Amino acid sequence: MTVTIKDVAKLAGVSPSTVSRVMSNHPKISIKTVRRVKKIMDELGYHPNIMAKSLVSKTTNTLALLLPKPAEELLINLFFSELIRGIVTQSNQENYDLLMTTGASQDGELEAIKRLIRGRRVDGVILLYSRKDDQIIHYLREQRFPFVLIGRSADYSDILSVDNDNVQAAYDATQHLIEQGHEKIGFVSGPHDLMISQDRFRGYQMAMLNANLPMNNDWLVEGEFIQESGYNAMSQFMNLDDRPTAVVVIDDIMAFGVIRALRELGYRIPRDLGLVSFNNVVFAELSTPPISSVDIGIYQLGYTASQRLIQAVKKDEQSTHRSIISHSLKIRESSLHKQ
Amino acid sequence: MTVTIKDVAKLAGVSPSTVSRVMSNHPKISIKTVRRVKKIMDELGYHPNIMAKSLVSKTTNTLALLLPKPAEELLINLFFSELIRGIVTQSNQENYDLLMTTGASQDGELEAIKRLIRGRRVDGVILLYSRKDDQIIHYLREQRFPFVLIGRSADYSDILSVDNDNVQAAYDATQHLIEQGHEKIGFVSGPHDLMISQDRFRGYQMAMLNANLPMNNDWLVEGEFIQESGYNAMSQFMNLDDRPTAVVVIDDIMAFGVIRALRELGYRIPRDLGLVSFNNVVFAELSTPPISSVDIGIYQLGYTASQRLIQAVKKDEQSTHRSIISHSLKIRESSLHKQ
DNA sequence: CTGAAAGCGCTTACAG
DNA sequence: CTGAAAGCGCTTACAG
Repeated sequence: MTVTIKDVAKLAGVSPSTVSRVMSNHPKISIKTVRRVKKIMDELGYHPNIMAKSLVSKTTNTLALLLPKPAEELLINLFFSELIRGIVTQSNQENYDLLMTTGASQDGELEAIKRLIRGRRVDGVILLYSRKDDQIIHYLREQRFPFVLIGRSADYSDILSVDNDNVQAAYDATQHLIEQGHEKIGFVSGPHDLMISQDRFRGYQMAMLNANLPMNNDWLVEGEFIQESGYNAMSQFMNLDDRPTAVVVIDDIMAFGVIRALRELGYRIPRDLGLVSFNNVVFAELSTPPISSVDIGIYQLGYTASQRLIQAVKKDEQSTHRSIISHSLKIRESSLHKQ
Repeated sequence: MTVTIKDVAKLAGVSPSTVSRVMSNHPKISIKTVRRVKKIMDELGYHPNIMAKSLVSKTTNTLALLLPKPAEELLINLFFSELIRGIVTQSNQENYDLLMTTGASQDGELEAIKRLIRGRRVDGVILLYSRKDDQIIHYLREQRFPFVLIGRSADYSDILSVDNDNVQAAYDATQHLIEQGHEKIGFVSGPHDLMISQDRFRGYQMAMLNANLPMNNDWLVEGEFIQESGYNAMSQFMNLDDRPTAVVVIDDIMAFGVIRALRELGYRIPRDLGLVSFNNVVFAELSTPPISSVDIGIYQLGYTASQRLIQAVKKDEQSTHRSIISHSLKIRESSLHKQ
């Protein structure tokens, strides 16, 4: 039923080899046969079997996007939508498809990746972020398999990656609150083993130290990148005797939780608590009050990651290039001086 | 370098056929050889080459998700994030991977699908919505290739699909505004050739007719599912001499645009304009004012679509089942009586 | 400029 | 319960 290379060859009166060469634009095929073969291919509606082609060429024109375990939660976060948007756009431009997988569990992720790689199902892997002592990265390096990390690895500095300067970004955000006259500033963090949490915390620390401001363990909460975590952080903060007057929140979606909690508790932003967060997701601007947020160029992160990875795949090398996407603090009402 | 079925066979002292049978849990292989072979597979870290397997089995364990042309814009909309979330979750549970593609242009979409299908790259296709006279659907039906439509087809009623009762949903939304005392109600629609636009418009119409309320062409705007469209719709509405006192907006993200425009023009919701929209995306509740929105069970739509499609793929049949996911209007401040 | 042959890594009747 | 053989649909040296 399906039309194969043989059918085309037969009708065109050439060998399958020739048809194959026509497809790959082999230079020394006479223009006449090229035309004849192409015509037949059109007439028959021929499309090469991608699996067969992959089997012999050992190339798939497919990139894997690993959605870390809680893919469920993950995709609630607009951050990932925008990231994926950048990735899909660029990879499709280059005629690469994007395969999304998750692992059921933590080591399920590694299993999933192994299956794809050893099964020769994809040419490269995109990692959305890294933990310390990340098994996936260990494996990928060991296999010398092309991959790109969006973020920073704790263990290796010589891997292909696209990241922001998160330390500086957090420094800027904190500094801004300090300039608004705040002295007691809290920090709502993400999962502690993620590099992004650590980097942003470090930036916060540096700004505080630099300004000789006290830090207090009570002003520090750690959560997941979901609204609830921001919400919960506030019940902790606002019950303190000595509570912060402003807070740096590591992710917009958590900031939304913070705002919701505060509203329910009867506090107002920025009057009772100044707020600045990260990612500058579309809704940051639409929120009431509008949220000050560090724009980290999410789309650009995804776009660049895909681009670099495809370059590496094509050259069949493990690049070690590290791209930094610039950030900029968008100042809005949530962080403006309480007056 | 890569370990193949032959390597395993050799070390285990059996034939490749036997190894293959072990993998597929063939019933009549002695438990002893099963154990021996599995042990060797572990030791060697053997993973079957998925391409080779696909080539002979003509099955890929992969589903294609077609992102319609403006994939760029699409993924800004939380609707799609949640949909994809449902799809990824369910398909991964069933050990299916998800392949995302876009077409560069309109017929680029069809080309992309043809390439995947004739290239035998995927087992089934998920369509995110349909236009009238949809080329992709025509093609898929003609090829008798398994696919599921999230939405409704104008041309065929006998295709596997998962949808809401959008007519009823829009009826409910409009009726709610009527009960709040509104008589002049506008409608902000999506692209006219999408079934979802037509269905929701029809529900709106029915409710208006039913209540003997006048409809006015000026109260009708059509846009894309992006914020700007909602924004622009308002410059049109609010400049009318005879303008609506309430509006049904077809998509939350457009509703955010409406709100932003109104705020800039100095109007207040719901005092100056009552508002109800659709999808009940997380931010609808967080908006100021909170938006009344019809919850259409987005996650469930995606989850069910994937489930039905995989069932159809496994039975190798083109199912004609049509699932309806129920909706419910979440009433919030944006639509409450102006008093 | 083109063809015949071997091979990519699997699976599956067929035979025993 | 297991093996030998043919084949899935391509590509690519090798030869001419």
